[in-house]
Amino acid sequence: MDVTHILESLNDPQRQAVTAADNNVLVLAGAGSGKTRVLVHRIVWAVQMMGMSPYSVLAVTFTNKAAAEMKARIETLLQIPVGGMWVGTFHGLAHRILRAHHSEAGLPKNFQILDSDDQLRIIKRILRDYQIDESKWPAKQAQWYINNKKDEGMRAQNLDAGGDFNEQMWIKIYQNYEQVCNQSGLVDFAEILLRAHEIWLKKPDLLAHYRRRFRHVLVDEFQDTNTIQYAWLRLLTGGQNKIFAVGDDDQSIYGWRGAKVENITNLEKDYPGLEIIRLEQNYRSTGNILNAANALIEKNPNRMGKKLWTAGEDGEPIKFYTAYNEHDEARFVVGVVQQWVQDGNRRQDCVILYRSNAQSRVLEEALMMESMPYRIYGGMRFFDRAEIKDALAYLRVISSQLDDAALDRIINTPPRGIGEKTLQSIRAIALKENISYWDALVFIIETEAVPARALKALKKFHELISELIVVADDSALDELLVTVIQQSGLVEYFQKEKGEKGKSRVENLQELVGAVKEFESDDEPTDFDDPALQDLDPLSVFLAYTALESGDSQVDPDDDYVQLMTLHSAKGLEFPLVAIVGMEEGLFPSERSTYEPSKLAEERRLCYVGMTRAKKQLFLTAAEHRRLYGRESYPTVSRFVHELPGDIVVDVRPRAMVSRPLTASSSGFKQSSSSQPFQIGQSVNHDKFGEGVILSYEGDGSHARVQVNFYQVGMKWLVLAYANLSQA
DNA sequence: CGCGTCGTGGTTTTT
DNA sequence: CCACGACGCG
Repeated sequence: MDVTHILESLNDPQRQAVTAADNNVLVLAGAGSGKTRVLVHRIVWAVQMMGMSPYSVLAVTFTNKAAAEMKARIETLLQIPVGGMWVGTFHGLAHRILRAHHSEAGLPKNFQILDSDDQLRIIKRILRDYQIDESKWPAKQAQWYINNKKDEGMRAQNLDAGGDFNEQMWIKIYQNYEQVCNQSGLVDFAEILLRAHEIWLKKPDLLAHYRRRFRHVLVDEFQDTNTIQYAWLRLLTGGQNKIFAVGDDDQSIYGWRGAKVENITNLEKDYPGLEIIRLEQNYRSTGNILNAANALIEKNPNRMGKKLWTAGEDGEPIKFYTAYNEHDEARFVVGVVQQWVQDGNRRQDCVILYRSNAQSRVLEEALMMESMPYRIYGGMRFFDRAEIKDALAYLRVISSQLDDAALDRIINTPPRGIGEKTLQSIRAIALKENISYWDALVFIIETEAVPARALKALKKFHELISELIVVADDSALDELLVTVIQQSGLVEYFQKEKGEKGKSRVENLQELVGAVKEFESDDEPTDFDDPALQDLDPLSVFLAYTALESGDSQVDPDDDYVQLMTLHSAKGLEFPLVAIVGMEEGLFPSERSTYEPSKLAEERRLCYVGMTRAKKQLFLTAAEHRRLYGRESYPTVSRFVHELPGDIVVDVRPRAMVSRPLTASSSGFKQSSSSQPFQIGQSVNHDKFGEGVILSYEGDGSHARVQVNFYQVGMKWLVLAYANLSQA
């Protein structure tokens, strides 16, 4: 059989990983070393060369984006539809299992998924119902507690407060929360994983079935797995089955949300004979960027150990700019992008990275000032917008009248005269009689247990929902949704809302109708075409889809805007030009991580992740003076900057005292500097523009041009022969 | 019920 | 500093 299509274009270690025997394999894949390629080619190899059925492969990722990319690439390479293959996120796959075996899992057929916002609302309600002091036991912390325990595989019944009163209360809240979810047929994200794990423990036949089916289990971003995910993988790969894990301990940046880097080292213990393969050749960044990143990450203890290298050029040095304040910093970065665009490049190829979202504001102001198109990556998912969630809550109530959380949300949205007082009566009865809100509402109407005015409002609401349930029975989803947003009064309500906000809300509702239509007609295979879902009503399937997929629309390739995002959300992406702002002690590394070595190490990995996003140009900036949260601070430069090799980092601050001696050692740049009177990083004087610092350099002889960042007028390109620069 | 005021708290995020 | 939630009034 011709295998060249699988193996060509792979380097030696990549090939070794792809063609490894039917064994447990850990691929330590450095940033930009082609890990997705290895994963995809391994699957194709297993199917075409090891005689595996495509249906015996399970590949799991963390994000829908990664899963979609993998599916697309498998399809291209295998030339068969990937439809029946189990490629998806941990949550997506676990969800499939729960759907297929809902009764064994103790769930109603049409159970629904809570997002973290729904979850928080339920917890808040519990705190109120039981009159728990929210200043002592804040809902946010309760949520954090519950999710943490679930991520660790713990149920409320497994927990022991050991006489600790606080702990007792957390457990009590957890217990009540579990009860509410069970009664309403709701599962949160952590619950999906926990239940999928428990069902295998409780039903050995089921586990055996899945073990028989999935002979090959592949895991992406293995360093991000948490306790329950690892336990789930361990169960599935028990016995004969092999695991093929791809990860990078140096890119573990989610320890704070339960990810266990240790799972990488556990792998060696738990899978004897584990074959470890390192991918260290990088196809993304210049030599200088890699050398700097390597030097930084070497400061971390307890690494598996890895050193990225490239066959490519050293490229330009890394540029470090010390700004006077955050506005100056923003101006500088915008100037860098403007220059990049003037040189004929796309804004799309630039990214500005920051440690915390609060830093984006000043950057946005500077971008707007220069009319530079930009876009903030991340933020709200489409399906998380309030108006969308309102519409979806109607659908949820139509789908299941047990869903108290959804009913609670819409009973007075838009306002229809069902006030807090009436709601309290409903809750009280539901709690006392142990029935759903819907049944409590029916009970109140029957017994006329509230004042006439409220009663009328309740009757009207009851009528509305009842009618919609009928509509749901014999309409397509999109027709139902159109009816829902009209009849409920949502559209009318948002139309009346003044300003742009109301307008965009109505537009979003319209877009939701579009999303439903697309979902109905979608011929792309998705997790939601699974046979397990076929005898489930389309409404429930759509609702599950909205909970598990972000609903982010694809970027328009015609648009050209600079991207802004946090360092965390940049993981997995790459850009020719990267600027990391706020390289200051207390900000990055964040103050709260400086006390604990393990947290500091994670910050350093975050910095490593940020730096290794850059393909060609890397800018780092810090401000001498910063206002954050209305407080003034005079931070010092981040330790991470000092940990970079001085000879490949250039200070580009105008008029600054050059704190870093310039010993240009990297090739391309040494050449030009040695034959020319000026060096990158050097301070110079210009008759008209005043003082500045040389940023970069191109050409030689009479064509030589230098890029200078002037204190007064900003960035300029000057032809050296005419500029008449003098040393400052 | 909607609007205003006051008070507080504010890494990082996907599912 | 500013966004969001709790509270009180018209």
